[in-house]
Amino acid sequence: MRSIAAFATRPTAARVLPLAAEGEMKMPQRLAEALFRKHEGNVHLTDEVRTALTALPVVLRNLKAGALVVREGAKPNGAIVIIDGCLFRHKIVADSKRQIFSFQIAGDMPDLQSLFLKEMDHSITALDDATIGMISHAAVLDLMQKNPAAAHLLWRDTLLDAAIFREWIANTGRRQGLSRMAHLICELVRRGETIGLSPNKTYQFDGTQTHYADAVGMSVVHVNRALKKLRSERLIEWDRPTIKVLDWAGLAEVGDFDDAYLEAR
Amino acid sequence: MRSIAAFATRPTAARVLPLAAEGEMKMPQRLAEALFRKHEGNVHLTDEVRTALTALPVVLRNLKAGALVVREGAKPNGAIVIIDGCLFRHKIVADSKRQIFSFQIAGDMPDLQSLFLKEMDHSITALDDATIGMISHAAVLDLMQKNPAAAHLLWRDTLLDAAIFREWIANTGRRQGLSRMAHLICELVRRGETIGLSPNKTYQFDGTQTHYADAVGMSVVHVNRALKKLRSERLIEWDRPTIKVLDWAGLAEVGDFDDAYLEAR
DNA sequence: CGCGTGATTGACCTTGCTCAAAACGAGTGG
DNA sequence: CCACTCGTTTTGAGCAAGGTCAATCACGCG
Repeated sequence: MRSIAAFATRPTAARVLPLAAEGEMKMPQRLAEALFRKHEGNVHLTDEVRTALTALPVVLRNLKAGALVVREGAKPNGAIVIIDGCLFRHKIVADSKRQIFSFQIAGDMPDLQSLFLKEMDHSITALDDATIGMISHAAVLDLMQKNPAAAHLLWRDTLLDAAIFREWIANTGRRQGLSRMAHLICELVRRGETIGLSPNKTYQFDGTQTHYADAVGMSVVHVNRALKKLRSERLIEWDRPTIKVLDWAGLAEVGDFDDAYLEAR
Repeated sequence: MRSIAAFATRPTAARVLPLAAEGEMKMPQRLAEALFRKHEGNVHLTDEVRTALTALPVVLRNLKAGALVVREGAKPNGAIVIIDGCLFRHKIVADSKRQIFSFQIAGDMPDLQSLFLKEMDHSITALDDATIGMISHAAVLDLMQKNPAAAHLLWRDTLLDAAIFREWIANTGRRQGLSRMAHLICELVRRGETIGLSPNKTYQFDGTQTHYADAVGMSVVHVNRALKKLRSERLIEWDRPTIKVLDWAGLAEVGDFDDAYLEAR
């Protein structure tokens, strides 16, 4: 499905896992780790819960950058778990403009809401070459029935998503361009750190400036100038696909960033 | 707690329920109805689920307009159910600007996320004189354990919230001022209709233009001009606290409104 | 070397913000 | 009934953030 050529095109974000064979298997240990890390600072995760989640049957699928995974209006009968790489949720608004709602990384389940909402209100696309696991709704429902604590963890995951959505409303609604960009970068770094990526306030983001623009509700041109400013003030370094935060406190200040909403310990 | 004077101040939105005595009781039938209506088009609600939810013990509380109900940073040990009136979620961003994240009406549970997220990332305030029920987390957890279908309904409720948050991101991120206002009005009408309020595309909204402004991320002045335009084009009529949509199709067109995300039937 | 994607810049223009002043009820004290 | 206050809506004028358009640059590839 994915050719070697796809890798050669441009240096892409470093993969955490080696490219796995597609097909059915149990939840990869490493993936479950990402999900656990996101929550374990706040929820006590028993071995039983960990085991139950890790035992979920998933069908692996490798995605090429730009692949549309779920389309707005679709009625999925399963949910996605991201194993490696980055996907984003988005939809076309008004005058054919695109709005991105979130960037999702390893351990995230970007369409878990499809478990109870029949129709997708947005699409999901791979930002870079990625690997996902597909879990049938039936398997999730079965797990939830047998293990309420696991259900609570999944529910909590969707609640964290919602908290992030709220923060994004505030970001686009009440912050200036420079601030919006700084805030977004802080969030991506912080979320990466939580699951064990983003060492040294550095993260790999394979999107273009257009992706940033559609996420913060600005034009590409303005994003470009904002990034230029953040670089010139020595707050970040940008060498696609690597973004390194040079001055965390300074960037958080500019971005009005307080990570409380992420409940990351 | 609430004086007659509070009512005399200004014509407030018509109350659905007579002012109830404060104190402990079961979930009022009428309230549960609002919650059920929001979901019954999409979920099969058995009598058992209805009964279980209706049996939840709530402590009634009457609120005066402007009352702060839950503060950002708080760690609630119970959840709110709105019985009558309107509350809104908000927080202060950046340069002391306020962002409103949602308006919540009868049947909504605006801080249900506190069940699994320890700390509130935003505050909740009463928009008008309102009545709420407080349900302890313990009671909710107990219900969920005994009745998984009821748990799913509550989960679904938080997922609908998230869908609305996403739409608001798109609204502030990618729509122009006039369009944002139109979209917000459409949403409020549509949600009101779903639970049996908003007859004839008319709804009671007791907020000021500043509330609208903080919801759509614009200045009050600009909101004022946008409303003026919507009125002059005969799309709406505005006579606080009543808003009447004169031309639904036209308003939806201007607001780029598609109610799919509300899953309202 | 020509091509294609994405980053960068300059010039100009629009939307929407800020500041400030009126205009409007509705309630209050006289 | 009248003057006065308070909160809110409405308007005008000037300004700034950010959008649009159009080149140009950079770089990796065939």
